[in-house]
Amino acid sequence: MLLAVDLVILTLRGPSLHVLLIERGVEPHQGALALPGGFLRDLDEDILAAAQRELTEEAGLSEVPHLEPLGFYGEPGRDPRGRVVSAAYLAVAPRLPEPVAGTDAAEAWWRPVDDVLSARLHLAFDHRRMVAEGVERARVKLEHSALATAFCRETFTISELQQVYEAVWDVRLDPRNFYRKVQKAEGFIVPAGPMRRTENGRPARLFKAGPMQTLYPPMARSAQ
Amino acid sequence: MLLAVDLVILTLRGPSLHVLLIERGVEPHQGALALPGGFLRDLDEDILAAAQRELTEEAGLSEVPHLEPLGFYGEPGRDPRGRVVSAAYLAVAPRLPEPVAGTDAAEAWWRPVDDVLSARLHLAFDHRRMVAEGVERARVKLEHSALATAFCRETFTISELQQVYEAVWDVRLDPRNFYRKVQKAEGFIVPAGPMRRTENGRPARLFKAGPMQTLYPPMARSAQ
DNA sequence: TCGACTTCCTGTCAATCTGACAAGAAGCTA
DNA sequence: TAGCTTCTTGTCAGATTGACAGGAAGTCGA
Repeated sequence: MLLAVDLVILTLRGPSLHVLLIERGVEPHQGALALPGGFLRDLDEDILAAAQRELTEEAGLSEVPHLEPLGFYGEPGRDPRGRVVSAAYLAVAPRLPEPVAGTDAAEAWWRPVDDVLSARLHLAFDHRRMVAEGVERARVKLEHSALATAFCRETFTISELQQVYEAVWDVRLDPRNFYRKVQKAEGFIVPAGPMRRTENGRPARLFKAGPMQTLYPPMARSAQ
Repeated sequence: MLLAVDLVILTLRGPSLHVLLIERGVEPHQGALALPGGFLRDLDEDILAAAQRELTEEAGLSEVPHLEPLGFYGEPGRDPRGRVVSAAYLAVAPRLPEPVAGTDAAEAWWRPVDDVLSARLHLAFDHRRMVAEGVERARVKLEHSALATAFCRETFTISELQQVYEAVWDVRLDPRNFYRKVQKAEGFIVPAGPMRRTENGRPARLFKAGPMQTLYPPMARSAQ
């Protein structure tokens, strides 16, 4: 039996959630879009280590602030070489200045998650299901964990953090109420120096991720 | 490479959370306590099907209301026969009238989760970590999903449902406030006929699981 | 220099929700 | 019938939420 590792790597580009896809260079499904991933290099390679290796080789990302197991997928009949089982990992990358390029087998692009979920983009294997479950995991974890900070760079403004929630949940939030909630959740974010960054309007204070991983009170996703 | 399936089966016994453990009949770790599980029967067996087979054969449970993938565990050097990867599943069983017995390789017992987590009971392989992650998953899902009903029989009283939350979260809740919250979460529970069951005090109304899988408003685990 | 515009942030207020508790309802047992 | 148990409906003050006003602090263009 063969064990593969596949990565659902989420990030923000502009106002919307994106996932990293590659064009497969080999059969099966050559030329189709797929998640970055591959077989374990050798029998003794650790699964988590393999995930990190794929992150570097195929996605060109050296270090992401969040990497967690997502599930496993049988994919019977995936490959003529035999039974293949995929271990899927969810990774969250901060906003990147440049599109990911110059990677392993083929090119890698950030693609809107909506295009994948609505089937406007067809993905190889059962990778669309992996994306769906990765996004759902992110949506749930945003409520009661500090996952949102993984989408941001080391320091960030509160409105940048708000964009994360708006993109992942696909809702519009009131900035003023968002301020209050985020600041009240103890240990979620802490001020990062008196510096400020400039953009267009009034400069904003900078924060960084706090020590607390579970949020209390949680960020409630309202009924709407 | 070999693929195994392991099951973290949780249930309520008395007032506390229990997990099903077996005594291993074969090496390695013969005689030690472990989670029920085993290797895939053949190369084409579906992973989920294997989990359900183990549920029947090793745990003597025909049907559980909840079964979901938990994670995968590399366990390098687990077995002399080669590299083994375990796919762990979380299962939730309703209260059972009798202790599980007469199962596969050896005997199966319900053991208090606390004894496992506090290391009073030693488990083979990295099964203690699987239990810990299964319990943590259950704790989180209780907040915003209808998982709690999976711990109950088909019909149940509100106070039985409360016992689930108290056991899994290890907190004490006010029954009157619990009534209010549970009834307000739309689609969580629905009345199951005008029947009542008798116990000790005033008879209670019976409910069954409602159609809604995600709770709004969620059952907030307070700070305490 | 002076608006006009942008975004950031503090504050207010009514509606709702929460936690703590009182008290009645409906069974059992003695 | 009294006393016990558990279930269920209410009440009430304090906390939280959602909607919104308005000032603060920058940039840009004339």
